[in-house]
Amino acid sequence: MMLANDQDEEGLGSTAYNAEAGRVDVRFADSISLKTTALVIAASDKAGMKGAPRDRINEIIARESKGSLFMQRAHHLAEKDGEKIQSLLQRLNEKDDQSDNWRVSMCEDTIDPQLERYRSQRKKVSTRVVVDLDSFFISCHILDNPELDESPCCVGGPKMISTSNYKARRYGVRAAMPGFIGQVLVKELSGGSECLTFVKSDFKLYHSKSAEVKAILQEYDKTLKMCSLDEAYMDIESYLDAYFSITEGDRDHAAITKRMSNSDDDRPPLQEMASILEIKEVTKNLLHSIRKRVHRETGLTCSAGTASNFMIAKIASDMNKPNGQVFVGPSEEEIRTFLSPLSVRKVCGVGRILEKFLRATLGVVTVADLYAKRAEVNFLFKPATAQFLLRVSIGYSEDSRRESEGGERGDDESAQRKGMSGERTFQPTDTWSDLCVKLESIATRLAKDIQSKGLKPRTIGLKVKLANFNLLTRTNTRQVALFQQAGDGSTQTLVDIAVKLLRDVKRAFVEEHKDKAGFMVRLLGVRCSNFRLERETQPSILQFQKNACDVQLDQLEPGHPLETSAGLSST
DNA sequence: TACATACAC
DNA sequence: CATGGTGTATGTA
Repeated sequence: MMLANDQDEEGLGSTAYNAEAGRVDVRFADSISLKTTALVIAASDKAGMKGAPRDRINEIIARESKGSLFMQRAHHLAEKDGEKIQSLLQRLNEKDDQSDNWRVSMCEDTIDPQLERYRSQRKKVSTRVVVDLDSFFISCHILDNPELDESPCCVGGPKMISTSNYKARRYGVRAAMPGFIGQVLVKELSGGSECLTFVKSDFKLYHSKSAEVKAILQEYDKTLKMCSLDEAYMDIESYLDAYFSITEGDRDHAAITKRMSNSDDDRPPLQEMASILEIKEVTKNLLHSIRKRVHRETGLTCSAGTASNFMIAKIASDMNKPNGQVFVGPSEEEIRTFLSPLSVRKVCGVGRILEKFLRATLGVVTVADLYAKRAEVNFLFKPATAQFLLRVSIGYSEDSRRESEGGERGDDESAQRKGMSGERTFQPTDTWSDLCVKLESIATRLAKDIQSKGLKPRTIGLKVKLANFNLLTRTNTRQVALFQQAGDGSTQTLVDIAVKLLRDVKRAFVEEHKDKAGFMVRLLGVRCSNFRLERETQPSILQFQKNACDVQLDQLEPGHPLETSAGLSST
């Protein structure tokens, strides 16, 4: 009840989160009919959809999606989920038959001690902040073109929407929705008086606006991490340290930042310099002024969440969106009060499927439910998932801080990347030569990126999406990495491997479907991964030549030239 | 290592 | 006209 929530004066604050009201986010929990096995539940939940006519929106979406290959596959997958759920339920029943007090002993013996350990490791102050720019992409365009915002608009096209403004959201138009459905929603729900405007995406623009915001936020935390173009994860502890170590009259931003950079000298911990209440008040005001500054200097509004860890801060940042902020105190009670009524879906990492499984097998909808069923959760789910869910149930995340182990020298911008890929969707085709041409273009473009980053991948992967949206992948890892030196023919090798993998996939497919289910492809992708580490020792010349030779004998059929056209003519 | 899934934005 | 692209993590074999 002491949550410090507020919304800026200029905020669009019609329905801010209200802790007192204990509003719960379980809206569509029961609204999903088993028939619709709704996958595309679009109308609900998300910020900006508050006053939306949910039923009509879902109706229109269902109607417009009906019978599409996409939805057919969605239904098929939903059936498989149903089977999985049945088998989980059965496992649970068997467990109950064997023993009737396993829950109690599991809680006492393993779960609760573990949770207690987590609780004892909690940070004692709320200094973790997630800042999230409001409808970032479309807002960037609106800056240059304010009249856009007078009617529903979005970034994207008839095939896919990536962000919409709040006028559009009121009609149920949201990210990841096909644009043509968005258009129908707007036209129908506005009685034909409005029309959805599509704006082409402009990533140069987004990158530059994102950098502006980052530069501002960095003044409050030099080590902040931009998790995406529109999301910053930061820790304002040092800033607050400096703030409280300065005598009251002299506290201004310049003095604080100077103080911050000057000294790592040991100050007493934050908790000893000020009371929890005082810290909360200062933090609230600080976030307020940071957001105001972002708005003044970039024209963009953002929302912020502050808590003792990022898991909670992230949820909080979404609570009063747009243009609002939420502070969650560090005490057990404040955390429990905040999280208990929330849908588990609010937690970053709990997606559509996990939510469905939790509800269908255990009746778990809220975080409080999750805690109540922690024994069942621990029994039913795989180790990593179970551990994760248990942590979620008490709102704990480690947030190790200092995870940017990148390079010991300088903040290497290329922090430990695991893979790099390129993919493209197109009009489905089964023409082999067309597929090869597309694949070559994807692979050569990827090769450029790989080279410019100086990466040396050992594993090459191919991704194929069929016309019915089924996904197939193939990988090939080799002894020696590609792109070890300029001009070593790696680009061509990459293309060759990709084509070979495609041939393999097609062969396997026609094998499996002896009937003539055409190999109709709607997307091709290439992925490079398993990068050779920078300091790894170089293989000897001898070994290199041996392996290089293997590559060619292995990958290419005899008599074919070392070119893509090798792939064009076969199969 | 190979492949399939889930998830975030 | 008809559902994206990039990257990470996990489980299973």
